[in-house]
Amino acid sequence: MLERERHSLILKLVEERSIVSVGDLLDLLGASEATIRRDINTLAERGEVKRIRGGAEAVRPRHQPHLVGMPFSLSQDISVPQKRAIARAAAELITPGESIIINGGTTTFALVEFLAEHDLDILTNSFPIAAKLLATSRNRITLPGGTIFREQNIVLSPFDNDTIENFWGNKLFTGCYGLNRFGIMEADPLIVQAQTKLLKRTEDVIVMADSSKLRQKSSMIVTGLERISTIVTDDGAKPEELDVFKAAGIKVIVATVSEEDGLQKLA
Amino acid sequence: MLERERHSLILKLVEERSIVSVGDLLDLLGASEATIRRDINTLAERGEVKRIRGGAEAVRPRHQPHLVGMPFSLSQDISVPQKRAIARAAAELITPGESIIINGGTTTFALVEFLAEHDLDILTNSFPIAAKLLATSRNRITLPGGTIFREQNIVLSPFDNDTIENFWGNKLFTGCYGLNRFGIMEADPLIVQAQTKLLKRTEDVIVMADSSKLRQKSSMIVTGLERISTIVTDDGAKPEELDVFKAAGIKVIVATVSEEDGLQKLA
DNA sequence: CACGAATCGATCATATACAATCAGATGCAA
DNA sequence: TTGCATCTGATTGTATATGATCGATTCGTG
Repeated sequence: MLERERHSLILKLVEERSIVSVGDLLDLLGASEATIRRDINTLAERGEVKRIRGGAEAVRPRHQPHLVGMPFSLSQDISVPQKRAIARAAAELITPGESIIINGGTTTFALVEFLAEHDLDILTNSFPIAAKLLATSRNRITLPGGTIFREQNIVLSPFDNDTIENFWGNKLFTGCYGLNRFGIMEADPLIVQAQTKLLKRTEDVIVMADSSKLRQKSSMIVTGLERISTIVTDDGAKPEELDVFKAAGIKVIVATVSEEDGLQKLA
Repeated sequence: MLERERHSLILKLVEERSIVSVGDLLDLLGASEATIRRDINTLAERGEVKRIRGGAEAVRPRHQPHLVGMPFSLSQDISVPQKRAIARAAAELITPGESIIINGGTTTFALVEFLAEHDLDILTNSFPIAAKLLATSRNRITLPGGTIFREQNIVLSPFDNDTIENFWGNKLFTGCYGLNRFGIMEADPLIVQAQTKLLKRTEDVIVMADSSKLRQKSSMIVTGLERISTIVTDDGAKPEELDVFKAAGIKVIVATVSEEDGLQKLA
């Protein structure tokens, strides 16, 4: 691997995770410790990363405008391994050539990584998901029309006259704020509105919810359990927590979080 | 294998992978190391690739860290100073709080830079323009629904039922393939279609066309001169070339290309 | 404060990439 | 064909990058 490649990969990782350890890079780059240190130091001299003991850190100030493409600045970093495991399992539900809908959110964002090789028709209301799909895959991407809401990073039309009405997806992949016996719960009315629109445009609803979501309650019910066909969660879920869903006839998939999920995938 | 073949193959590979090592090329070209180095150096002298230790790299920055999908791969780099000067002048036509439409294209993309401080309602069919606006400004951004066409980087709905119908812009900013006494000309049917839709949603049409466009002809007329209210071009345009537009009652603005326009703006 | 563990920078031998050079191969024109 | 120009591949010496080692420093913990 060329020096330049290592440098860009390090920058990419630092950008995604805002911090990387020398140890992580050791595995990911396949270079020696000395070389990695040298790389980090070089990048630090150039001001592209900040050198910290044991690794490198993003240099970007906290208040930088929202990053397009990877912009869930806050929640992006929580439960990453769980989310990746769930995303991997969820991606296996997809059959080639199919038409799917992806609702915006950090969990569904993780799905994109596993869609690189697919040949799908994808509708998503998430700007970052569309951006990443555009950059990393050859899938056909459709956006509903509307205003981009910055906080949620979704495109939502205030009008009835919505392109979304012309789309039909075999499956809808969605995250949630909370998931329990009442169904899918959300905390933001805008997200409820967006999700409700998507629910009308598909048959199978696949909810991607890491185990923490099963203990999370909120004030708004998007839809009841009867509308859900599959739930993908991680092995942090207690079996008894899942019974209520199984009893409702929902297929429950428990993804095993592997070592590797903690590390970002290489180019 | 001929020198020319090697060169184009190298360029293709660099384009695809954004970086190639001499070793890779060794296998792929079946030429000797010395020849490959010479090839790379030749291409580097011509500015078509960047020479790096161990291989070659794409001239265009390897990955725009925050902006996904900004890939006007070819035309992005031509007439940059002219485009910036035009964009600066065009931005001055905008009044605060206004509602505008920006058609996709490299010239209009340059406009975004000058919109950072504005507070506008912006509709654009260009994914990269939306992405950059999202990242660098606080304007309200609306997208028409539809499929993202990768080559043109625009969102276009194949349906009548289009969110775009709910938008009205005071001004439409558009580039063009060619501009002459027949009006706005384009070379790509998809772009004609997109542009036609936008033309219906505004009153003032502002065409941003660097002077080379005034000598460019093509096969498809998007609209005649009567629909154009303002043309912004650069000082490379000959005065007599502009007479036909002035005679049609169009306001013609000639932007002066300054030193500074040649330099990319720093982050 | 003291201890071990992790991380660091420096050093050095090795590996790799480089430009320069030259001889042979190839293409083209007379 | 000969002669000329150009391209190509091998070789060489040099510059640079890499990885292993080692002592010094820092960190976390008791």
